[in-house]
Amino acid sequence: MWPLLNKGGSRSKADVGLTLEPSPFEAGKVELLSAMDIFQDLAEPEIEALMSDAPMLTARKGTRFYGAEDGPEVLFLLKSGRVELYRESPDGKKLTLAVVERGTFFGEMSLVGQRLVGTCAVALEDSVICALSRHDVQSLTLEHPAVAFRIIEVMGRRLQQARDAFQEMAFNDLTGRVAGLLLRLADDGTDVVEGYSHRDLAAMLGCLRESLTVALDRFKESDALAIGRKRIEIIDRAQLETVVGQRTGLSG
Amino acid sequence: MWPLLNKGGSRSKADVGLTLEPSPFEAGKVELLSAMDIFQDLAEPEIEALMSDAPMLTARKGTRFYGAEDGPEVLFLLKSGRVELYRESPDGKKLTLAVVERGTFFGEMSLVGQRLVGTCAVALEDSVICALSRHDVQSLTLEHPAVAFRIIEVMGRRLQQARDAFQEMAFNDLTGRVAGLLLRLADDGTDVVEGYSHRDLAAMLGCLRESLTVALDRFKESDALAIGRKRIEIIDRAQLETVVGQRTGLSG
DNA sequence: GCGGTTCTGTGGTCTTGCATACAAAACATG
DNA sequence: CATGTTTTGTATGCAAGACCACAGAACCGC
Repeated sequence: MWPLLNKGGSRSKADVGLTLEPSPFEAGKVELLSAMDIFQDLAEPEIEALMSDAPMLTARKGTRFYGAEDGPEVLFLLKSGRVELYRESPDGKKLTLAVVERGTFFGEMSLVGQRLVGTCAVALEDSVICALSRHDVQSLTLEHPAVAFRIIEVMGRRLQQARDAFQEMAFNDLTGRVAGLLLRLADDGTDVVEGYSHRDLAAMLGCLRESLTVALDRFKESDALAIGRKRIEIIDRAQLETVVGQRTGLSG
Repeated sequence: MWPLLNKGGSRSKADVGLTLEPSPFEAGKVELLSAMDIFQDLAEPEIEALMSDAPMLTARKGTRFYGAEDGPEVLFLLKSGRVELYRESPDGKKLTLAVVERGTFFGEMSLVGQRLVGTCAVALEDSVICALSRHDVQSLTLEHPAVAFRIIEVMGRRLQQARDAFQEMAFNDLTGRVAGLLLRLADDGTDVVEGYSHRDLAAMLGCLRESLTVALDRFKESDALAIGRKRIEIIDRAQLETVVGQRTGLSG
């Protein structure tokens, strides 16, 4: 019932598919699963029954476990760790689509029969992942509509975000987009954005790393930001908000 | 059971909400509904029972029936007509997010509890629309998981598209984006893109109308396009494809 | 036919950010 | 500590496209 992709598969290229190893963490399985956003309406025993034979896989930090050449149609459940979704242009530029945190799913685009236009997934930290085939998802949602509704909710939010990104790109200059990004990355209370290099941030904005650096510098000059290595502190939040709101029309 | 929004509602601003009139077309209701993508697994009688008291509304061509200031949380079913979803920047620039055709739904973002960041909807043609509250959608999906799964599929496709747009914006210059847009608009066999003014196309790409005009002219010079009033004919498809593929990495 | 409006074409200036080329820090690792 | 790698800072030329200002053309309604 779980025709999964942990073993070779039938594709010609060997590296297509997932670079994942069976997880050594079979132990805490149910606990991890019940922390998932889409399962919040289900009781633990239900989840257990459902996913009993769904294999758990791990992706080591830094490994790209889903590649551009069209891979299998799967929905990933990220149980622990952090994963980055990105695309790459032929000339090597990278664009980060999203960073997904533990407790949710990703790869929803592979569920539609469509070609999946080269999205890659890389583990930013050691991650424990479960992969469901399109068929698995179908039966899961048909048997548990509550789960389906949660998926719809989450996807609505993601669609929203994707369109926000598009809008920001269209309406704002780099300065505004930098401000917007920093506010988004720091919307969880803290005023510190840590762990991202300028290169990382540039990949999220779709600009050159150098351009980002100067944009940050301008904010530093005007005392809106304090800048350290892989560390940006927001000093004058209001200033950033002004710059974004100017043209974007996006509230947060 | 269908606490809808056809009558005033309780909001302060009078114009918030829908500028819709009751439809004179109650007649063909079920036929229209059974042509919807998300209902394709349901039999007509089922649909009838389900939606019996869901009101049908019409939006006249050109009316903006959903505004930027946060409106009600609703999912719209577009039964006939055509609707454009767009956003507006404070300084009046317009960005088209999507043009939705009859037989599908839109407004999915309003279903997540989130603020809905100023997306507007305008009828491009006289349209017949049905609006479901968040609660309606919830019961609909819970009772009919097949519908839920269809919704998930469609949203997956849309998310894909939204990210494609973002990627194109990031990787491509205007020339490439124009080529991409035209190919997308003409992917249904025909080689003619009709009914869009330069202004319309520019709004989809997030660029100035003038810039679009010159981009089109360049293609005309190289005999890739023939240009008429609100009419663009694709002469040399291959040339457009080359230009897109160059940097984007998007197949179609 | 006649104003009014929308659509398209063009020219010029100016800013932004890309492309490219380095170089100094900070860090990692043997 | 010595060496290699990653991160960050800077500088310069250059092209794309925004922004502004018109003008002719096609269409719309009366």
